[in-house]
Amino acid sequence: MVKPTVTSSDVARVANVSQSAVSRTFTHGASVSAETRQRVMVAADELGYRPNALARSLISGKSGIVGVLVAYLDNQFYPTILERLSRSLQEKGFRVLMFMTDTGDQDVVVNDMLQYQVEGVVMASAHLSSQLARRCADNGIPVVLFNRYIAASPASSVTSDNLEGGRLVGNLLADKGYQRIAYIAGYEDSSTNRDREAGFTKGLAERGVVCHARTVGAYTAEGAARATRELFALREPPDAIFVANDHMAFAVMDVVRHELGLSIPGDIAIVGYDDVPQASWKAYDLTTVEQPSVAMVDATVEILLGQIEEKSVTRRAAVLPARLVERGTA
Amino acid sequence: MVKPTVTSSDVARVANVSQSAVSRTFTHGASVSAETRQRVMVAADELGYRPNALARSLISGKSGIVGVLVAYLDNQFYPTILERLSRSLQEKGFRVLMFMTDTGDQDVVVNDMLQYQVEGVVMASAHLSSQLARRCADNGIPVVLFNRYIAASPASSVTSDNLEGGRLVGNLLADKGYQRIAYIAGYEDSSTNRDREAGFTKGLAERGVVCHARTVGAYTAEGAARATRELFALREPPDAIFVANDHMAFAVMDVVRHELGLSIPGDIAIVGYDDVPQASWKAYDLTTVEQPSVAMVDATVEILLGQIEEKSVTRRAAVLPARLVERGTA
DNA sequence: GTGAAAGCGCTAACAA
DNA sequence: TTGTTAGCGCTTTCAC
Repeated sequence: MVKPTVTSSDVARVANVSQSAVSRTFTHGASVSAETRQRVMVAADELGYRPNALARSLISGKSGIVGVLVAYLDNQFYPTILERLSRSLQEKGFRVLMFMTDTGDQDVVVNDMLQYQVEGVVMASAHLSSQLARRCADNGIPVVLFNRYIAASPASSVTSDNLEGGRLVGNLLADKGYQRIAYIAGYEDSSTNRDREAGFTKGLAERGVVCHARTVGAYTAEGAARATRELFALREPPDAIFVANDHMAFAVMDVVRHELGLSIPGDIAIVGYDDVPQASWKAYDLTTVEQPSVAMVDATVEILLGQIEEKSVTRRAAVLPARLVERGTA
Repeated sequence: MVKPTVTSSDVARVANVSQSAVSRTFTHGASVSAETRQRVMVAADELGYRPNALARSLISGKSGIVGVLVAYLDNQFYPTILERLSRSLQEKGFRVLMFMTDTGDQDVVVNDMLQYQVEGVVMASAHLSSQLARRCADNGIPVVLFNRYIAASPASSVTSDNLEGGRLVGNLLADKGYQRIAYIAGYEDSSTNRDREAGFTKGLAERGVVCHARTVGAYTAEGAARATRELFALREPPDAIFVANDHMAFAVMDVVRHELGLSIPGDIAIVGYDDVPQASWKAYDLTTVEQPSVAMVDATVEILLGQIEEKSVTRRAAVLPARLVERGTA
């Protein structure tokens, strides 16, 4: 039993009012008398009327849609963010058009978002060509890069203070007296990796220590496992490792414990970054740096909706404080 | 530098063709001469033209949007699914309008989806009033319930064979000779919980065993921790626990090991359900039942797009095979 | 193959 | 407050 589409004109006919009266009844902040509204609502209920948001968007020029671009969800940091972001945007009256993206199809995806008239875009994709954001900005659509930034870009960004977070880890490991402190890098081209590493190096330097060794995990579990094995194949293996994010740190810990048979933190200290939910699970109990996900999402939404409202696409960069969370792995 | 919106008429003017010619050029499978197409494309490129998908949807009656409803993303099963589902739908030319939902606002959310003219809906929300699916079906919009079903509903469903999966676990634990086998339930009202438990009970019964004890974790980590403590407060604590999903099983294992100081599987066996990525992480190495997420997503997409295409909303139920994955916790 | 014209369902002036 | 009117940007007959 499929009802034929019922339009505002149908409702108008039944309610014995003009079509615009129906429109007004369903438009927030329009002036309708109580009586008209009443009649319209009755008719609408009877017919099962539901305004067509697409038609509305077409004429109002506001789609009420925000595009969200994500690269992968296996790193638990992103589902957490996606959930919060989604809820927040919904509360504010926006819908989320979500896209998963690989390196290859970003152009297609951004094009799609623009065709659907998104009013704003959040990009939480690791690999991200800098022109994409520009394409959006050129169309007057504000973009917020989440957990990453691109220097020469009109896109706003929200990050935590990765430089400071890295520094805190550098200080911590040096202060604890570790002798051979290593770093497992994330994806080399990412701003998070650059900043965390730079901060880390600085934090060590402040204590007169230099990084003992460095391998690359590229933000994947498999990469991290490989990077760990490389470190332990060295003549002088590390006694502490700073891993560029928690997602990799778990893989590192698994290799260290179950493949190399070492104990944490007895034989080797591990520190991660992000403070994803699993970091506090007792099986890992990972010392890490918290990214303030709630504050980061709040900032994202604030910047985005602010720019949507005032129709200005200016670059804003929010950098939120990072906090060391000391648990049992260092 | 915000470009004013450029429409097909603008392109037509520059290309010296009619507006319909422009439309045809951008409509798949319309007839345009090579020359016209060429001229249109040049003009479109020059102006930075991009068809307005909303206007297109309005007239064609096809939005190309699928609504996806999710309850929470902290159970890693769902991010995994969401990612696959999203990618698959994108490949097939659909966009995903994603909604997070709590128990309270489902009506609002479904209403919103319908207003945005979604062509189909996937619901992966645990708590789900049965009338929601009906509302969609009444509007001729196919609905697929993912990982759950509602008997008296026009909505299709895709699940794994939870009954069989539970049975396998019952058999396994009985065969391994455990004496006091307990069950930690998920959310009582969910079809997954009902089926897994029923299968489990049957699997035990086949070996002449009855379930020793039962508590409820309600599919949350905290609930599972509580449920575990309850079990171990019994005069006769269990020597094996079947936990209704992996997400809870991790919490159970953490309590068992780090709070109760017991070893797994030495002192107690644990079996989960889902086979989420973390189940294979060495820190847990969880024996569990695999839900074939790829096949489940494929079935979901197939059912949904099938019904969208043939405009028929008939109930289909796909039940995919579950498989026992034996690891180190039993 | 092409252009003219109609209209998808709605909002937003404008007059009344 | 209300109805009338004019589109939003597009697809799709329909003649040519």
